[in-house]
Amino acid sequence: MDKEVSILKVLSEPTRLRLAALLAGQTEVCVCQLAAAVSEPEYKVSRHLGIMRSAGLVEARREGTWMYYKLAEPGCPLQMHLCDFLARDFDDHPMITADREKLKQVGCGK
Amino acid sequence: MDKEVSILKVLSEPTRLRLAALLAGQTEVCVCQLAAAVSEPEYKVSRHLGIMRSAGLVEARREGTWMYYKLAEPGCPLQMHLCDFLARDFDDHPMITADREKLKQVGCGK
DNA sequence: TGATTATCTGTATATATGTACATATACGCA
DNA sequence: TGCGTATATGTACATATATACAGATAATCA
Repeated sequence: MDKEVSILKVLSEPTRLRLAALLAGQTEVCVCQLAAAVSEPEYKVSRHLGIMRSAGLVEARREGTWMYYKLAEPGCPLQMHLCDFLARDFDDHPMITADREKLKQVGCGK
Repeated sequence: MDKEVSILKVLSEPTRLRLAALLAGQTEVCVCQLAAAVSEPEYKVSRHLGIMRSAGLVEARREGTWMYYKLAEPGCPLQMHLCDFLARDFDDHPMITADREKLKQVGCGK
């Protein structure tokens, strides 16, 4: 049950839940965009993304200086359900919709 | 988003996830049955149930010496989805099925 | 009333976690 | 080569968490 517990633990932190919600339904997003969207310093977002990556929740791809993150292929049914929920049914939340709105507005400087 | 984070945090601990899985799909179960099912001391199960109760995941009803716990009415969509998942799609897991099997076998001494 | 059972909680301890600052790495560009 | 930007990480610190034991409630029954 370690896989399920890891996924739940990773999502049980506000910043990480917001990041996961941003990544759900997107193809891929770079760190600076995510940091701007959630209004947190990049080192903090990077740390959290690292934790999410270790748990198998997200995948990363480097392109030059930028790192692009996206949700990983689910490793268990629970993870699949949660990612589906984040992409489809998590839109009634003020903070989440605000984050998504901000993500649209910020560019990456690329 | 506090509600969602609380629910995820509560479920991100192995014993609590097992307890929630036992309560999902059941009407109500008393502490001693739960403790026997997960093979943990009752004081530990009681502590975890208290944490689950504070987060609004479970409700308790006292009947004489016994305390009966059941899943609470979901306070947010995420909680509803997770409880549905635990009740319906969490049956492919050896430990969970073993816990449920043991729950059937143990009585409460009632 | 006293004993037994079921449950909860106070406290101490060890471990885990999030944060912040500074630094390191890696890449692109002049 | 040197500089700036994007990202990651070492370390220290404060806080949170799970656990274990003992003791406290609370209800039942002799």
